[in-house]
Amino acid sequence: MSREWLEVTSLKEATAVQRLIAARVETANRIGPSPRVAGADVSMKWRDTRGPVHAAIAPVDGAAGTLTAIPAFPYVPGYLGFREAPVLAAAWDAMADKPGLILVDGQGRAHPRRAGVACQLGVMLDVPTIGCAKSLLCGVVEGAIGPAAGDRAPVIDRGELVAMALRTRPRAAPIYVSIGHRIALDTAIDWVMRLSEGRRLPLPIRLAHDAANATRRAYEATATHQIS
DNA sequence: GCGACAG
DNA sequence: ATCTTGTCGC
Repeated sequence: MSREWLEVTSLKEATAVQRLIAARVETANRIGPSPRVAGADVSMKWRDTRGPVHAAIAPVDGAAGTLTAIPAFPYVPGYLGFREAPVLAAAWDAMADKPGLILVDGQGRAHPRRAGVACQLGVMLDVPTIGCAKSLLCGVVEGAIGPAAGDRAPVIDRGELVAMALRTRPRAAPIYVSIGHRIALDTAIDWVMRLSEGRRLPLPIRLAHDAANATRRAYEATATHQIS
């Protein structure tokens, strides 16, 4: 896998890498029979765009892989993957039983260059991924979404279907599901609905969020890092 | 040029 | 991206 992306530090390089990623994303199903499903998310200090990132990959059926690191990249809209994906990949490396499908907190193809963090992590790890975002980075929702769980509306960016706005919980705000890697959009939506269980966010995302937060709290409880 | 901008 | 109590609506 191409992990020389860990070295990327300039926006110009990052943009070029995103074009490579977009070209390598597979939009057809290539998932195992009964994949172990996991969520991926990170936690960090409020409004800290350059500090430590606490990453977690949390399987539904086992212990989460977690890791803390200070990425070379700050948070820049459109380049989230260069801050989060390297740390998530390191957490992945530490896991014994690798998941076969990852729901990522962020966009997949619903990205200006079709290379959101879910695409980047999926291509980097060579694993099927789904992008699950709570708000849009680009594109517009085409039409209205019904109030019931499962109701949806396409998200169009520059004439292209890049995501589905999906009502996972009745009357709650929709989430935006997009292809990460090696999965079709309709299949991704099926997985997200099945894993949401009447909540707004699918279970694996919630588990990863909790695990990442726990990792950050353990890190901050150590007085050695309280400088600045 | 201006505004918008996942986490 | 975080933190917190109560409060409101299904």
